[in-house]
Amino acid sequence: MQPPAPSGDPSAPSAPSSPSRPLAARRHGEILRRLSAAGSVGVGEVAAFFGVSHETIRRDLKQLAARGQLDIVHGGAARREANEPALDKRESENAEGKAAIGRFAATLVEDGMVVLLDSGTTTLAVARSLPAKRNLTICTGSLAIAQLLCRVPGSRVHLLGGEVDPNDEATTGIDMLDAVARFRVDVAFLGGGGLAPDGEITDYTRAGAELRGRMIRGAACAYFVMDHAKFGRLTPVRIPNFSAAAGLIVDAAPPLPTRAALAAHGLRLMVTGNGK
Amino acid sequence: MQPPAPSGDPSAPSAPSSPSRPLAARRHGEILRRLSAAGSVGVGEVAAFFGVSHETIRRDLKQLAARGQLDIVHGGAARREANEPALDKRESENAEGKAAIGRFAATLVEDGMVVLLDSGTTTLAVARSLPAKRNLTICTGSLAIAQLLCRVPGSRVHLLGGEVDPNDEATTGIDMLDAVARFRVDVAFLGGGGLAPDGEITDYTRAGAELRGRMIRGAACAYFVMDHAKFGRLTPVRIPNFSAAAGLIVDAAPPLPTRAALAAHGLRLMVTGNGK
DNA sequence: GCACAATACCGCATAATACCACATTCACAC
DNA sequence: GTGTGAATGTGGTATTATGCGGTATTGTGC
Repeated sequence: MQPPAPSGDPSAPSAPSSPSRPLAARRHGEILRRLSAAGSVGVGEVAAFFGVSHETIRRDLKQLAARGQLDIVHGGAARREANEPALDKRESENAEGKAAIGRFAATLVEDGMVVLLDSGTTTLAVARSLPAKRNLTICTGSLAIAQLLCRVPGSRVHLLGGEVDPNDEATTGIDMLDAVARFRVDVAFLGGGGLAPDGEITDYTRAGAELRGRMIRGAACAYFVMDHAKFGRLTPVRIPNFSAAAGLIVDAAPPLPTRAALAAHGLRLMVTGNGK
Repeated sequence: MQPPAPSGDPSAPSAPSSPSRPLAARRHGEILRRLSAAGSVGVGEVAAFFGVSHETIRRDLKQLAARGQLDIVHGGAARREANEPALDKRESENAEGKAAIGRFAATLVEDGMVVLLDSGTTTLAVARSLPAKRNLTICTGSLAIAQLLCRVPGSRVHLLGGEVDPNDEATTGIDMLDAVARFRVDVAFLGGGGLAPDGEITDYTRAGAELRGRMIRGAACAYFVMDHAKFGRLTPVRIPNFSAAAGLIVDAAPPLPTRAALAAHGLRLMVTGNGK
């Protein structure tokens, strides 16, 4: 509609004042602006605002979605919230396997111990099994674990401070490294990014790997906990002296070569194979 | 032609003005917002608010419940919460007054600021109003606040480490005192045990009072937030140099003598009396 | 316990929206 | 001018969301 009548002067096409024809980039900017202001936009609103067809806006949204800047919903688009589903979804994946790992891990904990719990959904499963114990001192950076266990009478929870990583809702960063060093830990349960076929346990980030390395050093006894979804997953960063850990608790047996490699690294493998 | 103005600000979700049809995503957001503010929503309220049928809202609730974001109850939905009877009960007490305090407090915050949030249900209400701001740095010891705000894109949350007090699910103790000192805070919002008739703000414990005193010292601008239930309540410990705070935000006017005493202490009183 | 009201659930009709292929327009360059 | 490629609009069809009426279920007062 509305033939744009390219107002005689083409010398200043970049004038952002009154777009005779709305540039795609301008629409994208407006869409994102509305999105961050209101949390969602409707195709119709934006189409009417710019005087273009719904199809055009839809195509804009598709492009922006491909760039990861929003999520398309029926009728428009919504601000991308990568976190809500992520943690919740991860927790429900293989919940039974993780629960089995948690139950087994709890058998390694005795009343009165100081327990260090890493962040992650598998360690959260461990935390769920700990209320049966008495008089524990829990150290963790995970918000969910802290919230869960601080409600258990007779236990103390120390939350290790730091910047909160929205991805796993746990503290990270330099403060965290400091905080870990302050505690004399009896037993630690650590997550990890993946268990490589050669038996090495690796992590997604340098910071995470460093943190876990220090956790191992600081604990009298450190166990990795991983469900079988982590088997064979290759993540980029080596965890420093991971082989100083006491063992690895899993919900299914890894491939034979991996098992052999783990043994060579000196890690005890504990399989809690209930069912799958 | 060419509608020049976007016909009202779509950023105000409280305006039920229907542009064409309320986006499902927008309804979901509003439902969750009400849920976190009031703890529960009725099908009828929301349906009337958006001008859609009960069936539609019911379907929305079903979807949100499937995502684990709420629990459906007869007549509407309730916030999904494991079980924190103590904290939950306190939060629902005078929820509207606290929400009003929160909305007002948010007007004192500007994009990009460093905000320190004390623990407590009133400061949690403040936190609920903060997602509208951009690029904030939040410092808090409250698990609930950290969890809430770390999900807001574009903001960073620093959790101040320490031992978790199960009573208010926030960190306390010596680590906390240290942690507070590390941040350059633009504005702080503090709770308090009670507002004595003589205008003094006091606390339940020595540790709490000391912590709040340091928060005041460390912040460029510190405000107490208290709902009227705290008026006249006498708690044992004086908060060190509480009169260095900038003001006190309440949801109803305290008795006249208290007001005068507050003024004498140099505290600005801000009353957000909307409705009750 | 019973009756009444409010609410929930189900299936279907309809409107809104999404998607796709193709025609048209526009900007740019030669 | 004219060709070219990208962007946009148009129409048709598939998909989805919503509302409505019916009936089952639940909550509530007596």
